[in-house]
Amino acid sequence: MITQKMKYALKALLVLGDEAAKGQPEPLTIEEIARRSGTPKRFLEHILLEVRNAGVIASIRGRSGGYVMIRKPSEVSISELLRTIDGPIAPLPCLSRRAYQRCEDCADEAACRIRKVFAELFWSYLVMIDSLTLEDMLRSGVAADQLTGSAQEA
Amino acid sequence: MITQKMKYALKALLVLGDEAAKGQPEPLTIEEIARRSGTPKRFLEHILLEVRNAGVIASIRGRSGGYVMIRKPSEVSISELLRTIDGPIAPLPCLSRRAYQRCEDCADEAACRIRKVFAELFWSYLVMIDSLTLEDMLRSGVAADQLTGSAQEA
DNA sequence: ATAAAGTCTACAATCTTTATCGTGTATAAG
DNA sequence: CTTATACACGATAAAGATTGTAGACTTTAT
Repeated sequence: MITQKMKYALKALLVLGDEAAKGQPEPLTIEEIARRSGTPKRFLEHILLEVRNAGVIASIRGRSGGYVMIRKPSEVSISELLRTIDGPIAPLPCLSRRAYQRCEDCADEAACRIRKVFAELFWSYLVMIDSLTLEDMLRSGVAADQLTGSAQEA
Repeated sequence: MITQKMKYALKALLVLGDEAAKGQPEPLTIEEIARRSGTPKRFLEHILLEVRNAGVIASIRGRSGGYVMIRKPSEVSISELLRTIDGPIAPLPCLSRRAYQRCEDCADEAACRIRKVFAELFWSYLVMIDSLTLEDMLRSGVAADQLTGSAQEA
């Protein structure tokens, strides 16, 4: 299960992505993003910070500030975002490459049968999720108009 | 990430599976399983109960009691075990078929772009993990002798 | 009987998740 | 140069999940 936080991050990026698609470089305030995406404003603050630190969006401070996309949606990796927001994707700490950790109770990693089986599964999974981008998400919109499914948009 | 509990469940099943492979129907006590798999005995109690309720192993009470496999390893699904021990596998509650739950903040499920993208990913993932069985794990053992990688076996 | 083994219910420490609040800092407008 | 507006950052906290432990009870072979 992805966390609520990750869902909020995705909804926020959908809002910013849709906005960018209109061709207007106007930054959106946290308030506005919260309203459009239906996420708690004060919580969203922290989330947007993390997304910004990941280099996906930029923040503009001061009076007419806000947030804007600074990467093409096709170059925003969903798996990268997942790692940023929810942490490692790997089913076992010893299978994560960016957040590798030895299992404390494991004497011989190479011989671990649990690791071996999950490794195969994980590599295949990685291939799939690594190819997923924000653009895929933006484009999966329904004909009528772009929805996230969030109640606030109704 | 799978939980520690799931790791313990798998280690216990590897122990019971290896034992069954020897052709001896002798039940193993919790104590013995805990020793061989390197899991906390009192915690393992609860785990084995759940695995038993899932119909994978049987318990024998009384003096020379213990636990034995009652299913062929090739018929013990890893994904089923994951659901039993760790709960739903789906990335979103609205994508789980056995534990379906509407996202409270979602007005139109069919239009949700997050759901749509994760659904595709999830179906592909399901195909892979649903085909995984305990037998795959038992057979991925190293030549020398069957190891789980747990320190206690060294 | 009694010892050995599983069963069941409660409890609790620790960590993670999901926020909220207060205060500080930057900046555009007037 | 003051002020309103908006992001930045750290602290705190409630609720739930995870990872166990403890004690009392039941079953059964000897």
